[in-house]
Amino acid sequence: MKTTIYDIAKAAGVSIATVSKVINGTGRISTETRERVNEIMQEMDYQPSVVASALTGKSTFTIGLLIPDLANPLYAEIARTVEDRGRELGFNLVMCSTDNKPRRENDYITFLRQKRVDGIIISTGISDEEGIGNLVRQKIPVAVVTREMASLEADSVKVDDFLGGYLAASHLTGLGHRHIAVLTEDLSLATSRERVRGYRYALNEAGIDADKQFVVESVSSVEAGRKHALEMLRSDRSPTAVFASNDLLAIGVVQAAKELRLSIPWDLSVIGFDNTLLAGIVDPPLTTVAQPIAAMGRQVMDLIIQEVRGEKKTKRRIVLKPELIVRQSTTFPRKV
Amino acid sequence: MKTTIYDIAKAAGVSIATVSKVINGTGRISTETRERVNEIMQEMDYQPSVVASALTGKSTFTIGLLIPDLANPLYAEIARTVEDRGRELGFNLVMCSTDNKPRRENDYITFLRQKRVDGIIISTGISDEEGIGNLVRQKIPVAVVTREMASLEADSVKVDDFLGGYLAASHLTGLGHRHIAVLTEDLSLATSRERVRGYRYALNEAGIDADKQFVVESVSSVEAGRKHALEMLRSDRSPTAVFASNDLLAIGVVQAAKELRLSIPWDLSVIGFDNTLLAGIVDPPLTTVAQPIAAMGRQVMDLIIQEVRGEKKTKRRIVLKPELIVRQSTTFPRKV
DNA sequence: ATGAAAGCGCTAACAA
DNA sequence: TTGTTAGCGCTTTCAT
Repeated sequence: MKTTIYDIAKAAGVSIATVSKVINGTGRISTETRERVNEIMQEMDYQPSVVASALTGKSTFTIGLLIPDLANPLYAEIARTVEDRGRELGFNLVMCSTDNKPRRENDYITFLRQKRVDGIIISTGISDEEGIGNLVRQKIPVAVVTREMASLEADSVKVDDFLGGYLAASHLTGLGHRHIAVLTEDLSLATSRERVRGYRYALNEAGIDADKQFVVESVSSVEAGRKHALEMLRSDRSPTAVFASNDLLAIGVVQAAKELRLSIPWDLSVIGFDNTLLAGIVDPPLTTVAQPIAAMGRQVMDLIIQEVRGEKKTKRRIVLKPELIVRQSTTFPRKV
Repeated sequence: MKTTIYDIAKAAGVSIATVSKVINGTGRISTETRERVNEIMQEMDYQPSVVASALTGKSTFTIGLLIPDLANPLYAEIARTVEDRGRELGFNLVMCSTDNKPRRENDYITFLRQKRVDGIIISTGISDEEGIGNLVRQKIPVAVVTREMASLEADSVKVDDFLGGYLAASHLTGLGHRHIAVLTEDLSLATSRERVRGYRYALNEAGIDADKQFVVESVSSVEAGRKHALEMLRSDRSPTAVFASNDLLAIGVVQAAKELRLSIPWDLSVIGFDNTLLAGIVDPPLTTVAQPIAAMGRQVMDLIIQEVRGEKKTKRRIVLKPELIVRQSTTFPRKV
């Protein structure tokens, strides 16, 4: 049998209450007994059961993280920083990759509720805000990262997507481009819409008619990006630059360009979004709009833990600034 | 208050035992009451507490996954497939990135034990087999993936690293290379040693003196790989090909070569290991030895769940075959 | 400074 | 078919 608090109590010749107190550092215990008990726990390799403890109303010290896909570097990096901050604070992470499938998202949420996780961090795109609203109603702390849940009272941490789109597009217009396509993730995501809105704003500012540009919606993957880019680039009104709403898509564009023997950046400028590991690795290195991933991860975890600890009554909405990272995939247009 | 089994029982006018039975599908219950109870649980949005249930001796339906770093695509991909299989089987994953730091590994293990996870899957490198031996002694199911724990009685799933190293090196010797360096991860990892051993075997077979080649040990990152490659390539006995023991390092080599204006594959052939997402994205696309990541992830999860369910008494050791993926980073040596 | 005992939400005999 | 009840390992008054 696993050793329990009873075993320790017996071995130490004290009551379980006393053991409990030394474990939690509560109540008043003589240094003497404290030391003895600690020693014995050590010797017997005793691990207090957080499941029993949770049953009495304490935390489970577990947070659920809902993301679209762990295999996508952006989310892997977010998960990593969230996890790190959690560890520092004594919380573990249970990973939930939903592939943006509402069905899967709901299954995971049910799971997490049954496990009585202390809180849930959401980074998935399409969420039926219905199901999540339930969480909030049940007083389960919810925090959103990378997105925003319009109708929801929840903490959120995200980048200023509008500004990001603006930064990307105005970098391009500044370089002299007038024919700038955009390849974006699902426009049902507020995030994507904002980035496109920023793009339009920049084009407007430069006196370019945004309505005459390609705006192509795509599933978020290198392969899908490549396919769509191929079409775009083969068209007779092929752009001189493309703004992809994330690095995966941008890489797809790069690959398509290579296939068509277009040299980047000379024949085509490409700019991405996110600044994941990938951006530095493609050839040429990708100019992209960086999300402050580490800061975002750390901050959501901080927010939700405050919530869990009841240290906070009001919901907070944190918006961080994106940063343009200029590498080698953009330059002025060759042909005017 | 959260609704409990008592609330349901009262609302349905039955005992909690009955409710418990319909939840678990145990015992004999009339269809009538079953339906009524189910309906009420539905209405009240009741979620049975797995923490209470776990306290009575049932599973927590949680598995811990120890990996070096979630931000490394190899491990992210492994985690993803493990997670997927877990979901299918009704288990959640708690993520533990150790950065191969024994301290952190131990902290996580303590955490996981306190949470009474049903099992632990290990994919971290340097493990003090001591701490893990403890787990096994406590009858906590342990499975190892990607590695092997020599002294340990645990399930394991890995690729044949020796064969992988051999495949890589003989591809190179077959191309005519006679001067083949290897850039490897920490040789204290059995995995790395095996890959190098396979490499040596292939060189031997080709009549090349392996002892005269560069064998450089490196931390596993693009940057570290780049640095070491730079040194190698600047030396007067610069190789015509390098075998990197993982894709990250291989990419570092590619970057170094570019810096030195060496064209790949013409001036230098590079071969990696793992076949992560990255391999297809670098330029040129990387020839590499593929690990069957999805299969490995699925199989460890299957093994450990069998263990958890007590369906298996003997430990299993599964060794999968690696596969050489030839892309464009290797060719015959220009200068003989 | 320490202990007795009730209770957390559920499961599993055992009774009825 | 359904209900009673004794735990599961721990926390937390409330006494002592």
